[in-house]
Parts: sequence; C-alpha cells; structure tokens
Amino acid sequence: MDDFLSSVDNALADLEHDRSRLGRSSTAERVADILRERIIEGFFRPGQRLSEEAIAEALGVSRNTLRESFRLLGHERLLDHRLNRGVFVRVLSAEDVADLYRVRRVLELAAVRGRLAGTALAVTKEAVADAERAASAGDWQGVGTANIRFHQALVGLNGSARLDEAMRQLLAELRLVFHVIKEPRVLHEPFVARNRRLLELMEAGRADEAAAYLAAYLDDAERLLVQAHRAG
Amino acid sequence: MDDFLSSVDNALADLEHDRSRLGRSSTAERVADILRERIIEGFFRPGQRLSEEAIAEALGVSRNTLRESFRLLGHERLLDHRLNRGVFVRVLSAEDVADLYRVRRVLELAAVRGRLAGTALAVTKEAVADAERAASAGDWQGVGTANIRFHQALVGLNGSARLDEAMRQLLAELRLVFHVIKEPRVLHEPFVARNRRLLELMEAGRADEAAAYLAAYLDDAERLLVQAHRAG
DNA sequence: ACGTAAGGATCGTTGAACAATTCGACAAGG
DNA sequence: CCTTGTCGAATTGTTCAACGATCCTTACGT
Repeated sequence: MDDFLSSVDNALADLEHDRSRLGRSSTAERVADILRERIIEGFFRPGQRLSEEAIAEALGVSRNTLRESFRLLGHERLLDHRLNRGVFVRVLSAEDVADLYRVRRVLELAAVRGRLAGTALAVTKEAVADAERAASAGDWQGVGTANIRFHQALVGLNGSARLDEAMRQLLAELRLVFHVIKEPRVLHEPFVARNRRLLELMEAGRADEAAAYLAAYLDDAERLLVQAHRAG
Repeated sequence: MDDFLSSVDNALADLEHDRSRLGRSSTAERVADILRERIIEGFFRPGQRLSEEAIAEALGVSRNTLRESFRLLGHERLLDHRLNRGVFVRVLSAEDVADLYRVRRVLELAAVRGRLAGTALAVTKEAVADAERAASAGDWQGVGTANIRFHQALVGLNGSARLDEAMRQLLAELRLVFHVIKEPRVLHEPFVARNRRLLELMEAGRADEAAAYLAAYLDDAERLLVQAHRAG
C-alpha cells in the first residue's frame, strides 16, 4: 500500500516538471517570440525602427497587444524604447560588448571552477562535437550556433535557472553584434579547437587550468569581436 | 579662436552625460515604479492578487497602461502573471531561495576575488558603517537596508552595469522573502560584524581568505533564511 | 464523492479616438 | 549661407468601451 502510494507520489512529482509547458502563452508573448526570433536571426537589423502600425497590421494584432510585446523585448535589451519615437532594434556600443564580456567572465568562470559532476558535461560535450561537425562541413553559421550552445551549457553547470536565463539573454544580445559582422568564419572557427581543449581540461578535473584557459579564451574573443565591430 | 571652438565642443560633450536624464519616463514606467516600491516595502503581500480594474482605477490609469506595467514587473520576477487569472505578487519557494543564493555566490565571490582598486571600496565601507550605526540604534529595518546596500556595492566591484542590474533585481526578489518573516532582527543582526570582517579582509588584499569567508557567510545566510522561510 | 451545468467575475484582445510629441520642410531674417 | 521660427504630417502615448474567452464558485443531480 505504501509502495503504491509513494509510486503515485513519484509520478505526480514527475508531472510537475511539465507544468511550465502547461501555461499556454498569450498573444503578446507569442508575438514577442516571433519578433525575438526575427531580431536574433538578423531579419530586423540593429538600429532599425519597428513601426507599431506596420507590424501590428502585418501580424494581425492590435497596437495595444503589440506594445506589450515591445515591453517584453525591451526588458531583454533587444529593443530600445525611446519615448514618443518608437522602438528600435538595439545597437550595441563597444562599451556594451565590454560589459557583456565582463558578465561572461563572471558566469562562465564560476561554472568552470565549480565542482563538476561526471554526467553534467554531457550537453557540453555534445555541443563541441556539433561545432566540429559543422566546421568540417564549412557551415560557419552552424558552428556559431553550436558554440553558443556550448557556452550556454557551460553556464548551465552552475545549476541555476536564473543564471541560465541571464546567459540566454546575454547571448541573444551578442548575436546583435554578430550580425553587424561580414565574415562569420573568422568569428567562430578559431574557437572550435579551443572549446575542445577546454572541455578536456574540465573532464580531467583540472579546474584551475581550465579557468585560466577560459579567461584567455574570453579575452581573445572579446578583442576579436570589438575589432570586427569597429570595422563593421 | 580654436580655444573658443573647442570649449564649445567640450560643453557639448559634457551635455551628453545628461542625455540619459532627458528620456523622461512614460506613465507605464512610472506606474511600475510605484508598484515595485509597494511590493518590496511589503504593502502588497506575496501571493496577493493585483486586480487590474481596481488598481487601474486607484491610480487613475487605463487598464492597457497598467498591463504594460505588469509586464515590466513580471519580467523582474516580482509579479507572477498567470494567464486569465491575473497577476499575483510573487511567492518564492525554497528552491527559489536556493537559486537566488546560487546566483549571489557567483556574483559576489567574483567581485571579492577580483582586483580591488583602492577607492572602489568606498561605497562598501560606507554601507558597513551605516549598518553598524543602525544596529546600535536598534533600527533593524535600517540594518537590513544597509546590508542590502553593502552587497549591492560588493557586486558593483565587478564593474558591470548588467551585473549591477541583475543584483538589484535579485535583492528585490529576496525582500519578498524578508517580508514573510516576523523577526527582522535575527535576519540582519548577525551579519553586521561579518560584513565588517569581510571588508577588512578585502582592504588587506587577502582576496582568497575574503572569498572563503564570504562563501561561508552566504551558506549561513541561506540556511537562516530557508529556516525562517519554513517557519513563516 | 463525483461529474456537470450555470452564472458571475475577471482577464485578453480589439478597434477607435484623441492628446502629445517628434520630425522634416519651408519661409523669414541676419 | 547659416540660423531661427513656424506649420503640418506622421507616429506614439493613453484612454475608453466593448465582447469573447477563461476561470472560479455554487448548486444540482446522479
């Protein structure tokens, strides 16, 4: 009897994981999802103004609903809301890039330094493999995506939902800069091998070396990005 | 002539600093400010439902504008927006508290470990002094506020605007838990002396010791908070 | 105890309207 | 030619009223 009850309890506990999916989304949220995707895929260019009237009509929603979506994306720093002037796709300054990398250093180094459970690295490992696969196929867009997944997984090692969310937003912001740049290859290729090396250090439990390696990694990435940012 | 022109240029350059102040806030943002204040001061209790109609009328704004404000606060995790049910003041679970402390460990330890410029600790120092003053006056509410300022200043050492903002939000969330608790004294008093000690270690440049000390500090704080959270 | 039906309350979304603000154009003046 | 004042079109900010959709409660019947 107790066995039966506790197995029911376990099943119920499992169900709670799906609870997040249960809360369907409102129209405003769905619109925000669409716009977010368009922005990070580069369809809307940084600096571009998004007309309330035009987009509301194009998506078939009212201006009020669209404005709610704008607020959401504004809070994610993907849109810049200027009073009485409208919303613009965010344009990142060099200072923004520097700040984003300051955050990355804090979040990613903390993850690498933390105690690493054996299986926790699985997602990380997979992302590295994906990047290598895409690189040998010459799919630099795919390499970029895999690299992003790698760093997202890295932060995931901290085990914090809030840090995961913060990293997600941060990477979305960074893509804003990626799209300003012409050559995707120079931006992503050099880091495939370094991701692999970093992973190896972590798997070997050499946390301090991994941290130092990642720090240098991030310094280089920032430098490269700022440089390309100036040029673009 | 050149002198004159360049002095004009300098004056114009100075003006740009004030540009941030120029962007006044919209009604929705001002409403969000009011509600945020009410929430973190405990006027609205965790779990309480905020009626659109009632609040819109009370503040003299339309439901649409109020909804924009709700979206803002929802994104800050102060409000819980449930579809078709309305918005509720966020209720933090034990898991939420644990997650918040995971984030604190990452943000604050990174700050303590970082290279510390001499004058950077000024704000931190002041917050500790304020806490001590409030403590000897028996103003436990004031002690709590000063402690919060201390940790905000700590994260500020990272030099990142985004981390500052994240910490601001995090502390606002934490206040949600504080208000559930009856005894403010037991929550804040034990940490006044520890703040002082931590500050001394940092001033002495003993970064590693400071980090270890802060780690233990945060462990204790989390334990205390979770414990009080269960009781309350 | 359980499923269901009805009703009221509240939210979600729309469409229209008007005020407030911005921006570009263009004329007047030094 | 450059600066300044003014006007008007275009867009945003905000309100309002309305209606359908959804949830919660209550009551009812099996």
